[in-house]
Amino acid sequence: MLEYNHREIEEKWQKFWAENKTFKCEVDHSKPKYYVLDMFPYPSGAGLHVGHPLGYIASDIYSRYKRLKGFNVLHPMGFDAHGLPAEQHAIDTGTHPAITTDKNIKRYREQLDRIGFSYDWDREVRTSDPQYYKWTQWTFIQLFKHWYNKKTDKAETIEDLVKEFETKGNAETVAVVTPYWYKSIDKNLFPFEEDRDGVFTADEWKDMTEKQKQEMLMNYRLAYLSDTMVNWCSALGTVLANDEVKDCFSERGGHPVERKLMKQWSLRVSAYAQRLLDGLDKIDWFESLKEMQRYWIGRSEGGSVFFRIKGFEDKLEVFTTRPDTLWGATFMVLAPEHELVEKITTPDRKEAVKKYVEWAKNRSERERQAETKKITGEFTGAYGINPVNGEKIPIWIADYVLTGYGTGAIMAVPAHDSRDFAFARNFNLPIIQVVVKEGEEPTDTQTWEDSYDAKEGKMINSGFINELDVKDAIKATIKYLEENELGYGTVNYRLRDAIFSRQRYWGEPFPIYYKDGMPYALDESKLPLELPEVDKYLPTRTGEPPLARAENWVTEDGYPLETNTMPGFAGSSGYYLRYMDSRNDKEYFSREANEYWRDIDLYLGGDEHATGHLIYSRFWNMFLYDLGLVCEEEPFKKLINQGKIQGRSSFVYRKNGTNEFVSYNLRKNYDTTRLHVDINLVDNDVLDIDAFRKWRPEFKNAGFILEDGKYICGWEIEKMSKSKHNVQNPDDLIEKYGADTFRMYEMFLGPLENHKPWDTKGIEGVYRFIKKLWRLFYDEKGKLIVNDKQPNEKELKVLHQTIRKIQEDIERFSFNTAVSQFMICVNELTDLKCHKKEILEKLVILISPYAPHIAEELWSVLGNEPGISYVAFPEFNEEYIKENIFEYPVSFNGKMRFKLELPVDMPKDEIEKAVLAEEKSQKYIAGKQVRKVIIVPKKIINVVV
RNA sequence: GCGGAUGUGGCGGAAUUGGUAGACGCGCCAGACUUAGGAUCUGGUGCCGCAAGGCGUGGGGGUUCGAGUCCCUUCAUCCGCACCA
Repeated sequence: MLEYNHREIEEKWQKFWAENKTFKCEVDHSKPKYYVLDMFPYPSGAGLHVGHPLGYIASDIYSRYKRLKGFNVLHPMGFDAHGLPAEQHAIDTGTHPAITTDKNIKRYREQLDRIGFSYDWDREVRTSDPQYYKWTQWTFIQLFKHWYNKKTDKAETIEDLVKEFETKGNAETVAVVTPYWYKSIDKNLFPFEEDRDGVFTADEWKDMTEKQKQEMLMNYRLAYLSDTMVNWCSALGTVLANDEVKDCFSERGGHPVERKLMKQWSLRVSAYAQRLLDGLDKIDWFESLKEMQRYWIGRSEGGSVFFRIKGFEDKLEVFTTRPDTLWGATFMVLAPEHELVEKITTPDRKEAVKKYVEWAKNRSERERQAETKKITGEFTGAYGINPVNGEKIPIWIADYVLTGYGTGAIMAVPAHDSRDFAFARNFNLPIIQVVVKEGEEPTDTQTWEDSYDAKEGKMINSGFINELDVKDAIKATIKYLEENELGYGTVNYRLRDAIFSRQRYWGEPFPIYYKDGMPYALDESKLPLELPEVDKYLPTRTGEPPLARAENWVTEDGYPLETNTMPGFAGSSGYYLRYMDSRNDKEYFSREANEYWRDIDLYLGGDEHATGHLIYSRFWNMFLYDLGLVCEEEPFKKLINQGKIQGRSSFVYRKNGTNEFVSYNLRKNYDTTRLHVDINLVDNDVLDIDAFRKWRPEFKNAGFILEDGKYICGWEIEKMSKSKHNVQNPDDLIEKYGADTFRMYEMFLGPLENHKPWDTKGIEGVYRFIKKLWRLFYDEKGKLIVNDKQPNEKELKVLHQTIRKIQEDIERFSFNTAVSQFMICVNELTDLKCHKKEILEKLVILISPYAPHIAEELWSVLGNEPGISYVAFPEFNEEYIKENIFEYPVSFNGKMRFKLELPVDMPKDEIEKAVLAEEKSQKYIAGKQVRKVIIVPKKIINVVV
């Protein structure tokens, strides 16, 4: 071959890999397994830009490296194919989302194939494929048929629960249930007395009708149907998850979102809160990501306290992290939405309270966020009784108390909580100090400017816990509350159950039908329940989801099927398990496959999934673990978040009111407007004026004010987006430079996890490097110049330095520094005029994970059988990099002054003599006394004078 | 406000355990080849200074023979959360 021709080489080897199924992998007990996974993409219509493949390249390099190291590597890819854009497109154009999705996947696949990834495509999954979502539906049925037993701390079958009810009722059952489910229960259906708190006997259970039993079990199921306050987006006709809503508008589309009560399927993720929290300590993720999850789970320890309400039978349950401050509780606050507000409000306060509740309800989240400092509230006229001292304290309502957290009611301790303090000051409520800092005296709270948020100190004004310090006081108070049945110690979590219903078409149908108004799971043999055809992808006129449009959307027996579909995270929660055995049509995956592949050794993806996918998948996996289906409780052993690649936008400056453009450094002399210009028209910040004039009709006759005969553009780092005209797509770059250059350059940009700007110019440096590598094999005339001569010391040294560095760098995911080392190695071999097969062969293996196409080509050029993917990674040999002499940097008082070559085995005292004897040293000693000479062998020499 | 991360040349970044700061690449400068260069090759390139030398890892302070690296303090930027009881 005359010259390096990436097009020819890359096409040739991509074909070779595909035809030979080089990367097909199977369970193989003779080799250790390694599972490398990329977060699978949603195939959008725009195709890939240079930011998308960053993580895929890194994981591909790692996979190829692990193969060379003798591992059996599972490295699959697939598509998260359900989603809003395809559905939106269907609504707009009538094209079935499946068609759009297939088209987009095809395009993604072409783009991915051109980059030379070593995926086992035989294992591809698509979440929208019935053969895949069969198992999503299957898992949902299992969730529906299980409950969470707190005694055994795992999921157990509803069947067993029913047996327990039949023999003992539910008095002894300790389950994770919907809080206060018995309060919202249909009183006509269950004539329980108020203080029964939902407890029933075995006889009562047996006397229940089928419908009553089903209603009751719903409070226990891990997938359950309940009235839920949801984020309703009427423009989309659907409910959105909290993380799909930004500032009261839908993240996709930007439509307004309101709070609304609806019957929704939910997953009882909260049952797993503690295990999800504990699991974080066992996995190797970035600390920042773990912190985000910890915060999301939001564990807080404290106590629940019951307050009687004067004149009522009802009690208010309140959660507090500081039961010790109970004596300082001078009022209570309920959320405006609290169920008891209406009941307890006194007639004289009715109007004011009603007005406030109305106002708070109609306030958007955005308003509430913007006005966090504004203090509002209203007195209900009712009083609670402080259980520890019998004090009568007023009950207020205020929107700083949230319905969704704790019980929607708090005891306010103004002296030691800043919000309570502000509230008390605003409404002139008493403030009692109950904690005093060690060694200080209590002061008059009237003089305070802020609360004392005391995490430590001694208790005062607090009855029997006086003099105790905070920690002991908390324990003592809880003990007292429990003994007197006034409360109990407890743990509260912020994590909420996941709403699992969407009023959408393009998602998994629920395997659920309704009989007598109650939901039942389809028989597993009926799966997959395929998505039906509809005439339109919109809600019905009565507001029902699109599936309600389907004809005959009923079971064989004529029972109506559920019309909601599952949300986006349904299909992605267990996809990594399906890859293990993705063509299995009998089960989700075989036991054998799961016991071999176990878990993901390396998971790569963006940090935008920190609290969505990465929590739901862990939950999904833990549930399957409880069922004994998977053998690892945590699915993602190590996880790396790759950074985003930002765009580098270019700008031109138009003189206002004209069609004349001013070069960057002259723009300040004029009134100008900055406009984004397509980065393809700019090279090295110089605008191609002719191309610019052709770019858009309105610039056809544009005039220019130049500097040095050139038009210089301004630039800025921004998000890569079409509207900013700064999108780089991989296809163009691969066409011009080849996939190998593209892969290496993406890695060379900087550390994987950093966000970094895309610099189009820099890729040429890597391209030069690849061509330089080629020239170690071929001269300018295209003649092969590789020889069989024995390598010399210098050549072996640089090779083995490279072997060591590449290995170390890949192991610590430092791909950018590895690329540098390849450059150093090739530069040195070029300088040494080394064309020796023995050296080059090893180098080609080293580089094959990074630049697999050229590596395969050169490997076969050297006379090897094609197929570099499964050869052995070169062994590092220390002998070759050993040095006899070391060039010591010699410092005086810590400043490096000159270098001195000395034998590595020279004893310290001789080194000292040699240094002091050195002529150059005299200058820096300059008659002063040498106080100390520090010698670190093979590192430095420091002379202290 | 809380939590996390990051600050090193003109730019991306390197320095893995406290031991030669700026590897490697871009850009820039000079030169060679060339009809030409936005091709290729060679050399130079942290800053100030003619030089000797001095100054340099956001700022200030400390520990140490020696600090980009450790400690204290402060500033800036980015990300996440945001009345969480």
